[in-house]
Amino acid sequence: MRMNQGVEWSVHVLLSLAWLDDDEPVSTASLAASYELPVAYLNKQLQALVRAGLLRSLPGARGGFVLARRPEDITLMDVVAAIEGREFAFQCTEIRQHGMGQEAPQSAFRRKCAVDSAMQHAELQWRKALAAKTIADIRAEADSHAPSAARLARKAYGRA
Amino acid sequence: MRMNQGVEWSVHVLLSLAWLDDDEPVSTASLAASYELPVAYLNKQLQALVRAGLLRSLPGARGGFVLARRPEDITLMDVVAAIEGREFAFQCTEIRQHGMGQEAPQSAFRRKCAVDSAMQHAELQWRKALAAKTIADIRAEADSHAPSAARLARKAYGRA
DNA sequence: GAAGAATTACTCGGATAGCCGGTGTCCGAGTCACCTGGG
DNA sequence: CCCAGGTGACTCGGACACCGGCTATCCGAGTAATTCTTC
Repeated sequence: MRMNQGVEWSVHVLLSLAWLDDDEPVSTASLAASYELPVAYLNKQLQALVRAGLLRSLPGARGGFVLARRPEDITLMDVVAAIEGREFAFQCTEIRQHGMGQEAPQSAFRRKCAVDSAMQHAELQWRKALAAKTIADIRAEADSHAPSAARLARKAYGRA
Repeated sequence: MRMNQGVEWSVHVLLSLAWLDDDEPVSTASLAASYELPVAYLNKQLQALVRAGLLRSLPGARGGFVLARRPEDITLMDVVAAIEGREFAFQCTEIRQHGMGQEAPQSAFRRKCAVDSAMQHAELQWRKALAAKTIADIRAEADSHAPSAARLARKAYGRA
């Protein structure tokens, strides 16, 4: 159960765009170069972020991607949902109703499967923590430990 | 990022074995039949549970699997770790150090990557919830809502 | 010199292969239970 | 009737194919900037 590589890339890209305080777009090529990532595949991930409403894409020459919301309004949960989807990792297939379960009265299945409930509860704790962390939070943490990051980002994307 | 099907199967199997209060082994064929699962593949998952120390296998005729610990001492975290492994879903590849990161001073990377920290914190919340739930807990919940489950399990595995 | 249209170059976007891990299956080694024969 | 040996059948365990999704790539549609021509 490994998470998609695209999640890590996406968070770092959003972080980079947050460091630029302007609204000028940044091309996929620039973003890929700044992290040494495959250009075309990164583009695919960015498209997912656009579909999820986290980024806005500007076509044409001098086009690229811009943040669609403020960094304070983008949570890690949003990013994970954009790349991995909104479905739960644990998918209950109701095997309790198969085999010997067929002999049980239907009333036994009125309540949700206890296994599914426990798994879902745990996963909700995970999502809760993800939803509590925003891109702005991470930017603040990184700034306090490595103040040069913002300057490097602006330089890498051709900002004066 | 979908969790292995084997996790659901394993929890239900452990639950079934918990309902039998004796130490007589149950064969893979019986377990598979009671949930309508593919025999050979279920056996593969059970082997993982044996390696993780959750089950004990008894070879030979009239052999099978028995719980290696009390249901109170088997957590959902143990089951997930046995099937999925103990590695974190989010794997930081330190892309912050690639590309433009190479121009940053080494001191900027003394602290752990803020993205990784946030992801790991969230995942720990998830694991914490999994570790807090035992097979005995789930059995108790199921018993309170569907008292016939234990009887059905004993019947399916040839108990008087 | 200014305006407008055609051209150009650059961008995103979706459609197209490759590869790894989960899914599913099979057969062999090993062990216990049972049966048989003898004492 | 009791016991020992051999046989048999059943079990787990690991080795072998199959498939879906993530990974990676390419090329085309579309747009903005640029350039050239004309007034």
